[in-house]
Amino acid sequence: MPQRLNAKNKVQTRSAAPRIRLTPEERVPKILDAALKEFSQHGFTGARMEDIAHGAGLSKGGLYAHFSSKEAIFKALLDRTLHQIDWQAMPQLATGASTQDMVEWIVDKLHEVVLSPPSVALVRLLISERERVPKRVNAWREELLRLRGQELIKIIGQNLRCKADNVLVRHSWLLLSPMVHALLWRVVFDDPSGPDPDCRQAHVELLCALLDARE
Amino acid sequence: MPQRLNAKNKVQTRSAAPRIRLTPEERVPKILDAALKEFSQHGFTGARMEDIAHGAGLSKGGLYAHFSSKEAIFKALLDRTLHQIDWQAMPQLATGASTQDMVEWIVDKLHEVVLSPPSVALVRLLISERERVPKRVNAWREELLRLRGQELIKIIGQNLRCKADNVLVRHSWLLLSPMVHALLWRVVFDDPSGPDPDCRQAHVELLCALLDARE
Amino acid sequence: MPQRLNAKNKVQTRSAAPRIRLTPEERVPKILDAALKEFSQHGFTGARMEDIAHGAGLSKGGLYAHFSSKEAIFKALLDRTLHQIDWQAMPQLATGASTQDMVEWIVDKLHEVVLSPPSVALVRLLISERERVPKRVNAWREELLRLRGQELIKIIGQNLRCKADNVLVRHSWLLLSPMVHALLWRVVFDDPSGPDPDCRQAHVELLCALLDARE
Amino acid sequence: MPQRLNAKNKVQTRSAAPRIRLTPEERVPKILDAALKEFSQHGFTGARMEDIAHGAGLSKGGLYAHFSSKEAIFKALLDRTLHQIDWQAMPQLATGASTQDMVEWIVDKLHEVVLSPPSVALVRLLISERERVPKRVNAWREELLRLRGQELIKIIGQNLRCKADNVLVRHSWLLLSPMVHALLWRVVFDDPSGPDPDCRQAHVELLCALLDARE
DNA sequence: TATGAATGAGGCTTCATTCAT
DNA sequence: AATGAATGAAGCCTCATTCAT
Repeated sequence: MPQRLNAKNKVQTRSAAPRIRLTPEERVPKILDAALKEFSQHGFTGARMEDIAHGAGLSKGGLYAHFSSKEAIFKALLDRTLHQIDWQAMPQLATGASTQDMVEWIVDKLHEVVLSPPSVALVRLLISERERVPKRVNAWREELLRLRGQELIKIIGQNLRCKADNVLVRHSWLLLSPMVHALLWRVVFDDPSGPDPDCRQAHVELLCALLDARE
Repeated sequence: MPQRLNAKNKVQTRSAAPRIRLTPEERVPKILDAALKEFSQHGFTGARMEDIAHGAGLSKGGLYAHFSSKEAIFKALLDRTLHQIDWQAMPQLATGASTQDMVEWIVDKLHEVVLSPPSVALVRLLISERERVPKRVNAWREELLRLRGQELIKIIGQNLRCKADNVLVRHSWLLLSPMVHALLWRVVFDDPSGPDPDCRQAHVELLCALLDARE
Repeated sequence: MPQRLNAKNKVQTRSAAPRIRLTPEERVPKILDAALKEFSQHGFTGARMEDIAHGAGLSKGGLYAHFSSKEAIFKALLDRTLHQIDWQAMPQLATGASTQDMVEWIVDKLHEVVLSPPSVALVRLLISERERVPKRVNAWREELLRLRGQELIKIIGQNLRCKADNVLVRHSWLLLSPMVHALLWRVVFDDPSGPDPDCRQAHVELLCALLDARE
Repeated sequence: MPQRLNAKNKVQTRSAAPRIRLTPEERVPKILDAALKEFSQHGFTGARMEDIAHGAGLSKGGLYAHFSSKEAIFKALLDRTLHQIDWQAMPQLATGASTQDMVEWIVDKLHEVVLSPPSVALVRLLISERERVPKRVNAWREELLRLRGQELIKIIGQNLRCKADNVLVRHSWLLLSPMVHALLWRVVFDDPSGPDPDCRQAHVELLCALLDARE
């Protein structure tokens, strides 16, 4: 009569080679790395816990010792990747830096951070899962808004002699457009060269042309 | 944390009268419309045939009278949406159109097509499913490449008096950057106003500034 | 590169003999019957959807066309089984029914309903899952309270000549005790004979002894 | 609908200092206490080793230093709890104890043991897991049978002047019915007051009424 | 004796697809 | 052309158990 009483309490047959045991501090970054790869490639729904686990060097169930759900991994991943540019290292602008020098410094900084592979992967996630994580999407929007106006234009406007009615002042977001263009290119085409082998240089030239222009 | 965003955790009770019977010519567009909405919102894997069907006014099984699979709907959708800009209507450029006029005409055309809601939805799909449909992704890349240089720069270069070493000539992709910027903004933030309430105007101003600039 | 794109959209290999197709009106009772068997035998957690499905003649997934979850089946089951005794058919009490006759009628009614196999199964469920379905537990408590006092004692008190200070009047729940005793016996021991091959008779005798007693 | 009632959907962060180290003699009772609580609340399958461990003040793995499996804990628990009433302390029956006094002594003893919280918890277990531990169920049945006839009726029949055809003699199990009624009440409703704030008193009155009754 | 990361089987649920009606 | 019950393959997650520390 008592059928299947031990159905779910069966004795396990130890088989596979036991994997290495790590502390959470060591394992969590591995998990997030693997998660970035899978989520970025397949999106949230398409990524499989099994693959993330395998990529992180443990078993499916093992993930749950560190994260309570797929969603939790996803959010932790976004939180880890969503960063801000640190403008603190702004160089000696007061001294007679040329327009060219300053623009180069700024563009380098932007490209370095925003066009990095993790950033590109992040943007893919924000796009394909924007309804799942509206808060992070908003955080990124704030980041972009902040990038455009706060630092850059202030610096440019205060330190250079460009006219107040410069198109970059009226529409500060244009400052970022070449970088955003390159970003989308990488996001879609997975092509590290971007729309131009040297987009950084093009970006610099564009800004210089606009800033030097006597309108 | 919802397993699915708009979870429909119900079992529908015997309800509606059989839905209207349409010819394929009438039904297919409805299906593709619904599919665009669902795929764009949830990605390929995340979209559900049930939802597409419901959006198209029929039942799950009914879809299969028109398409053999989810994949088939997806491909048909991309085929329908992936279009090219028709430059044929290029106005009287030979006559003495001003830089301003010509740039406005070009920018209008670009924004109208590339920033239209279906185009934005399409880009989302290309991003989240770029590995599933590499051919379509490449087709879109070609489109972008074609947009940037072919027509526009030729026109500009040949018809206007801007110098050959203009930054726009050296890096023709910059022509499109403000539009691409606006595109990404809409793709991510679903925000029709874009990074600027009047990005079209900013784009025009940027191009004029560059074309008029005496370097 | 695109590994496993169709992982979850694989083409099915039709194999097993297709099962019969029924309307919900036909299938739902089968499901609840199977569910009663499984839940009663294994409890909520221990019962398996697979077994319920098999018992109802369809596949695991097929259940979800009729119920949204295991929980939903469980609740529907309780709702179907949680009944009340219909006292409407109360016989001719006004006429000179003997104590014996009336008590027999009442005890028959109680035993018939409360000691029926489905009722026994229900009580098992209420016990093992009382924290999962507190509302149904309360509903059953109300039922028991109603049984004890409302009808029975009123009838007895008004129609018979027993003294007002009879122990059954002071503690009306004792009326039900032999039946409850038999119920627990069946619930625990699955023994249809109960604590006594003829518990009904014993119950009748007890009540008669108490009602006829001249204290 | 919670998948589990008291879901603990968290991943505990590196926290507490290692717990206290106890000898088995100290730890085992704690484990069984915790196990009683969990098993009684969730049934065998539903109870979690993690919760038992936590309730006993150690970690999941620690349990296995004391018990080889969940099943072993369950069995040990039943063995500890399944007890018998000790009638040895039967008072001076030879002397002229009144019916009332004797019945009160007996009912007290019954209620004290059978309606104690651990006993109630045990009965829950026997009900929800009766197929898992048929031997213990039988042991309890024997206990109930023994309770009903052996001691009590013998005492009553031999020491009191009640007629041989008393309903309690013919159906000795009725002796226990009010107590069983109260037991089921507590088992199902977790309500320490039982079907009556003073079921003990009602039980006494019932027995007295029956024993004193001149039929 | 105790910890907690890790395993792996198994259960619930989802959903693309089929097919009798 | 359309319905919706049914299938069956996966995927997420749980949890008894193990074991290095």
